[in-house]
Amino acid sequence: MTGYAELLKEKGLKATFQRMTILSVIERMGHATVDEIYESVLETHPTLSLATVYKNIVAMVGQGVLVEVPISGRKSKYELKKSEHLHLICTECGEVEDRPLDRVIGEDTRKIAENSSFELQGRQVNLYGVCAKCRTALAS
Amino acid sequence: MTGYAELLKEKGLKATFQRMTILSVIERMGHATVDEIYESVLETHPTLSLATVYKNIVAMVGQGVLVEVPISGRKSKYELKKSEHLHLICTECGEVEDRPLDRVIGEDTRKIAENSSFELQGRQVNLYGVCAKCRTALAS
DNA sequence: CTGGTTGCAAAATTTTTGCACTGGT
DNA sequence: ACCAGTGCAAAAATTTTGCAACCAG
Repeated sequence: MTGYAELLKEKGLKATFQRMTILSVIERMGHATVDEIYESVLETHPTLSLATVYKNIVAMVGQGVLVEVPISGRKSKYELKKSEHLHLICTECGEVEDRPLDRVIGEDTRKIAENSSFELQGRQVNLYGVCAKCRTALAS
Repeated sequence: MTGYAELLKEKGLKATFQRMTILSVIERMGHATVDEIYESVLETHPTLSLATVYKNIVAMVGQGVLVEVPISGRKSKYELKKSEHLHLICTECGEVEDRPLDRVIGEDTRKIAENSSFELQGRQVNLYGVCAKCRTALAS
């Protein structure tokens, strides 16, 4: 539960209650927008300001603690930095789910970058569609 | 040059000079942000308003004439809708280049979606890194 | 003609910033 | 105790909206 403290310190960021709260909210939600984070954080820490959420997201993305997941037609979501994966993004409800990014895609994209003498640093693979839950709901 | 007119009409949008101008700017630039489009459009049509650019981007994305390309840490770019491809995004200069999206990735992502009973509608594959030009510039 | 489109200005949203105060290390 | 981090409020930036005039079909 307090593993965040070490993570933050490793990255040269102070382990404040605000940051810990933001991180645990994101972990619980998986992926969240700025205002989803703010809303959620308010429940347990009503004095935390929106400006602080913004400042910390900027800081933590900058230090590689968080990753921005920009989504077509919606607001960016943020997730904890973890091993490479792809996103299933539901165009109905906006939910994002992670799936492993297999070696096939890894190899393939590596070659494409290589052929363009492009120094590959990161991949973002997003699949847009309708999740099982929304498909059921739409059918009814 | 006037092929845009038909394209727009097919989608139920009137072929105004404003839209034609916006489309030709995007074609020329490949990928552009809202304000890049606005700046560029002003050169040949100084009376075109920013609100019109926004309204038309919304309309043309909605009708599938344009596609939004959301980019981590930067503003979204817009491109003409064309066959599936991936993006090489330079983290230094922000330039975006297209590359074909080969069958390997297509098949692989299709299977991943299928296994999650996710109704796949579209893919967005973005590779982040440093382009050849910026790598050279950085070395000097 | 006439309904969609434009331009302008105003409003709403979203994000950033300045600065005094606070709290982590 | 020092300096990064916080909170508030104000500012900046971005995007949306209302409405009268306009123009493509």
